[in-house]
This record gives sequence, C-alpha cells and structure tokens, in this order.
Amino acid sequence: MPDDIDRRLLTLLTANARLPLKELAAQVGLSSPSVSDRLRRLEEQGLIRAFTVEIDPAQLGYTLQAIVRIRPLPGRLHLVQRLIEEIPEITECDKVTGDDCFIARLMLRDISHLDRILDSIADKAETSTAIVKAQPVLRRLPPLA
Amino acid sequence: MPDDIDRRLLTLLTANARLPLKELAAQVGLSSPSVSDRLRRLEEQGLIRAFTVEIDPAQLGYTLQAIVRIRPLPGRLHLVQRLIEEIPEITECDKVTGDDCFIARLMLRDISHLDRILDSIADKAETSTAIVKAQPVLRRLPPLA
DNA sequence: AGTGAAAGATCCTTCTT
DNA sequence: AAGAAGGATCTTTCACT
Repeated sequence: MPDDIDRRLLTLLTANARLPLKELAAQVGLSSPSVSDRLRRLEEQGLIRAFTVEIDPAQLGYTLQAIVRIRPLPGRLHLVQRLIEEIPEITECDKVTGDDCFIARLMLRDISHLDRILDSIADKAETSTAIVKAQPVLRRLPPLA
Repeated sequence: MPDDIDRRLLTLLTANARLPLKELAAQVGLSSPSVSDRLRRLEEQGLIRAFTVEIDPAQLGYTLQAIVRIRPLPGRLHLVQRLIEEIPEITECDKVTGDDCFIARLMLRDISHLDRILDSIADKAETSTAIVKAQPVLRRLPPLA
C-alpha cells in the first residue's frame, strides 16, 4: 500500500513525469536514492503502469469526439467486442452493466467519419451516439487520501 | 503539422515516455539533437500536452468505476457543471449533445461510495449509472496516418 | 527504511560544420 | 541535420543511523 510520500510522488509525476530525482526528493523531503527506490517499487508492483505522453487529438486532425453506447444484437456479444477492439478510432471502451453493453470513445476527423464507422457496426449492434461539445473535466487523478 | 517522423516519435513516446533521445534517434534514423529539437517543437505547439504517468486506480483503492450520465434539472445546468468539476472522484467528464448533458467517469472505493456521490447531486440532476465490468479498450492512440 | 557521499555510466545541450 | 564536447543527471554502492 502506498504511503503518504508515495502519494505525493504520484501527484508530482502525474503533473510532470520528467521531474529529476533531485527535485522529487526535495519536494517530499527525502534523498535521491530513497526516491529512486520508491519509484522502482511503484513501477514493479504496477501502481505506475507506464510513463506516457498526453497528446492533443485535435492537432492530429481529430477535431471531433463522440461517446457511443453499443448494444450488441442477440448472440453477437463476442463478435461486437472483437470488432470494437479492432476499430482504431475507438480509443477507450468500457464494458458495463445495463442495456448498453459497451460505452466507447471515438476520435473522428469529421461527421462523415463517424457515419462510416457507425455504418460498419449497424448490422451487429444498436448504437446511441452523443457528440462531445466540451470537456469540463479532462483526465485527472482521483483523491489520494 | 506533424510529419511522418513526428508521428513515429509520438507512437514511441506513448508507449514509453522515458526512452532516451539516443534510442528515439536510432528508431527514427536521426541524430539526438534533431530529435531533441522536434520534441521541443511538439511540446511548444501543444501537440504533446504533458509527460505523465499512468496509474492503476485499483491499487489506490478505487476498485470500482462507474459511467454516469447526468441530466441537470431545468435551470440547473451551470450549477451542475460546477458541482461536477468539484467532485474529485469524477476523473473525466464530457459535455455532450442529447438529453444526457454530461457523461462522467467515477472512481469509487465501493458501492456505498457511489451511493453517497449520486445522492449529493440527486436534487439537481437526474442520473443513469452503468457499472464498469471490464475495459476491453484501455486508453490508446487513434491512428496517426 | 533512510542518509550522505562518491564513482561510473548515461543522458542532454551547445557549438561548430 | 550531424558530430563532438562539456555539463547535468541517474544509478549504484557503501558505511552509518
């Protein structure tokens, strides 16, 4: 279980994953070797899954996003799931309770792009689409208390 | 606009943001200083928004996730949006077209945690909740073609 | 579990071409 | 954009708390 210092390290790294050890150590009041040890441990136990970059999809041409709820037709659950995994424009998908079996986020170049993708699953699942107008909360950490 | 080499750099960094310049340079067939210049440019123009870590929420005690659709009661749109921004368990929220004005992702410790949060907005908005059972597509990059 | 220091390797940036 | 050099940073180790 992460202690208070681990949590502060995670907060700092979430904001800037390239902070040097010396800087991290100063912020949490430990020495560089200690911080180095803690980071290694956090990575090994999988609490830190990966070091990544956050990309602005609009600057890659994906100026439109949609949230699509997907209800596979009877007997098509597994087929639809495989399909979802293979559509690269789906950058996130959750399998959930309730009628809407899947909830997916799509990155799109324009509306016709959306139309094309929805058409390709129309014979295997029903879909409900919501176009993203704004993002009041961009991906952030839950409370670490 | 990013060229082919920029796109390869983005792909490499998305998988591992700590790859050294030398390694990145070798992969794309350039020298370290060139790659350094490109990364600086990508960061300055905001295509790379940030260097971060990906955290496993379960290991922070958030063993439950929910996707909640939120329909503010008449006249409560702005109030509800402020509320959403202030609930730290909401780690993602999109404002979308359609009846469901907001779609939010909640990180939760258990079911009673969900109950508490939904209760706190029950008098300002209607909600529909879907519990996440699996994540067939974890956050990934859209195609860079 | 952590500190402080020090050595050796690696990495980044600057300068020149 | 490449190559070489200088300076910073990371990691590891060790004796000690």
